[in-house]
Amino acid sequence: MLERIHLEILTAIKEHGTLTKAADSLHLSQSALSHSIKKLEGQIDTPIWEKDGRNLRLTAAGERIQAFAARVLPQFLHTELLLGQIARGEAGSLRIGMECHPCYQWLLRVIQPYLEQWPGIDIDVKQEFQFGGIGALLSYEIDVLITPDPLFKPKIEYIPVFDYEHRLVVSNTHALAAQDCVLPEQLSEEVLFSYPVEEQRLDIFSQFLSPAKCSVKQHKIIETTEIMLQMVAVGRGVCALPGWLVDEYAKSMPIKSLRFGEQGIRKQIFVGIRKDERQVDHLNEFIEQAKKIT
Amino acid sequence: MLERIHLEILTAIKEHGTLTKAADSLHLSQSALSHSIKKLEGQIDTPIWEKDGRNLRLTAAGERIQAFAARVLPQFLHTELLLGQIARGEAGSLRIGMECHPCYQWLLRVIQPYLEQWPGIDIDVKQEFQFGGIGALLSYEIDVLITPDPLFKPKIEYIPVFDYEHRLVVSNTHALAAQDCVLPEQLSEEVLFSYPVEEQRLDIFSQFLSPAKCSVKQHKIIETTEIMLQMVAVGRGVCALPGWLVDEYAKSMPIKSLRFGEQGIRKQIFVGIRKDERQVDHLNEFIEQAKKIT
DNA sequence: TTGCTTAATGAATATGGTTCATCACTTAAG
DNA sequence: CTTAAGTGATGAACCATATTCATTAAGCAA
Repeated sequence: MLERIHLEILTAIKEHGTLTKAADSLHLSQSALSHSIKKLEGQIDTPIWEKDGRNLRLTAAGERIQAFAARVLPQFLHTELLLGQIARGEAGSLRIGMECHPCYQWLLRVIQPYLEQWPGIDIDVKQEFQFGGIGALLSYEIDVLITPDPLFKPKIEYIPVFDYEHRLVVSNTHALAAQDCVLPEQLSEEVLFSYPVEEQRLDIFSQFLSPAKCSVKQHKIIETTEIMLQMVAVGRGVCALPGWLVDEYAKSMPIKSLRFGEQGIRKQIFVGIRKDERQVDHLNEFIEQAKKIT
Repeated sequence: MLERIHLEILTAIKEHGTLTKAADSLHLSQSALSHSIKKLEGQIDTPIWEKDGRNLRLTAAGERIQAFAARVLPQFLHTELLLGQIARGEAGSLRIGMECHPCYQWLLRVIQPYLEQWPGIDIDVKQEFQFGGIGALLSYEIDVLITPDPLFKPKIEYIPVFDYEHRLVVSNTHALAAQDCVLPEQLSEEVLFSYPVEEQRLDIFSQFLSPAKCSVKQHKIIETTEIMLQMVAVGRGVCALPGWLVDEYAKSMPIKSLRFGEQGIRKQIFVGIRKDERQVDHLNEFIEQAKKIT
């Protein structure tokens, strides 16, 4: 079988000219190399080189192996380099799972400095999970989970990274815009826009409308934040989003946000990781970075 | 040092699932594989897999090696095959990949004289690729790729070998048969037959119907040219094929071809080869032969 | 020639790959 | 809960073989 050592020998010969020097460069004896190739020649049933006076002259087979070695050996070196980086925690991949639609904007702000700090690490963001975010985390589909629902599991640890208030968004010209907070019954004639998520997972339903046995006139699904806010801005309906996100958009759009009820809905975002990876450097650094961004 | 055996082990695990089965497939003991990897882990100073219940779960390093193996091992096999051919005094083999269904007829005309000229060379034609034709070329699954889409890659070189016009085929008795060319809207009530390829890769859609925001009444899939043309001949629908191919069949079938729109759809067929094999004699000769046949 | 160089070869050696037997653990079935 | 079957890890013993050593044969330059 063609082994790495054969490739090494052929390249060393190309580089140093003679078998003896090649042997020195590989910290082996000339005899070792000779035997090594002899054995391979027996296996492939064709000579690899011939003695031409004092020098070696490669046969067609030898040329082929040499060309192959030139192409493949650098890849071995590259892979080994990469493995070294992984060993030192400098490389790897971070697969982020998101269970929080509006957090995407926030995540982008976390990722940006992180990528600069860890140039060797590839980031991948996934948003759809067959068995839920926690399932994805436990089945090693993702490495960190960003979620507002820290569902307890023995093998998972959650770290709170930031909290915010969930607020109702209305157009500046909307009847409610004058108020400071909104009551459940005041939404009964409104059109509500939301991301495509089951109603029971939307806080506006589970924590505000449903407890008061209220609902909205209509519930429409929109995938992207921008479109959703544009619809709200022109008075086509209302939506519920994190306060900080609304503040951001309110700079350039005629929109305003209201507290939900007297208390407001306070939310916390958690980063979930597998407990046995609590020590991994580039994971910890991600969490630290996440805590910094507000 | 990363050795071939490690690559073999990782691929065997990917293929067979467990270490024990992987060991069987390599004709080694489970223990041998375990020790082998243990040693490598010591060298690269990072674990390659972890026991997760009854199964193995690869670490980042393990994934890396597995990916590397998938890329490199086929090249080892290819080189060994080549060495075997050299040993037997054969020039080699030519594995042709086809990404152009109707070109098959043309290819047969290229191959025929080529086989006479190079009696030692075996030809194999493949038409299905897991990672696309270019992937097959880069992974040494094939040696030349015949394609209408010369997708640029630094390690691949494309040589145009012939061009032709893509034409609409209809029965002689079809209403359109009197015309010289066809307009997009004239197809809206037609049944279209095509090879099993995604619509966006069919020129009749991407270059003719879609730009005009038109479509056909129905799109049916047929695998073979002969059946497709027979269906067209009896007036069951239309299809799109190279002009020269239609001319061939038109001798014995009641069919006729029309230009697409005023301009027609002009196509070019390329032969792609790996750049580092630009010098290989029997590859060059194939390209020369391909250029000759029209 | 002679001396220096090259690679090949056979035997001895030493490395290290492989197996065997066993353990620890998980999972599924009884 | 207990049992049985299946998983990979581990350490010692073994054995294959890669490597070295010593030598030979041959090319090349004085």
